[in-house]
Amino acid sequence: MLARMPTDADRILDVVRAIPRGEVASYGEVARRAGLPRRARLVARVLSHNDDRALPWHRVVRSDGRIAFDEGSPGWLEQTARLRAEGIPVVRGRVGLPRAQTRLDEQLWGPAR
DNA sequence: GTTCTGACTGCGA
DNA sequence: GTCGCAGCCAGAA
Repeated sequence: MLARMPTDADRILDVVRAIPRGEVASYGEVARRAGLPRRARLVARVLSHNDDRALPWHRVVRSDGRIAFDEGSPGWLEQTARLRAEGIPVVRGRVGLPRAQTRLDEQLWGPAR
């Protein structure tokens, strides 16, 4: 059968699913890993349209470690709740893992990549 | 085909 | 640490 080429969205979703529990990644990081540098906004769009409850979209935050939603918004509340449920502290709208993104690179895809 | 919009990013102040 | 701004790019209207 046809091994159809994965769409950009497919690759983005794959990368998001690959984020280990208890870790987070930035939109830009996800985009780069999906082979789409400078496409962070596309990642955001894909996530906003995604309807897969199993997708760990809450592990995707902005480059500064903040949650992309406005503080107190429904999405913000859900994301913080999900993160805390995984043991990721959220303080004042920021994930409590200052070095998560750096370590993520090694843990997720290996030091040689 | 053109314009608008956006769950972003990096940089300087 | 926070704020404003310009850049970037694809999808939707």
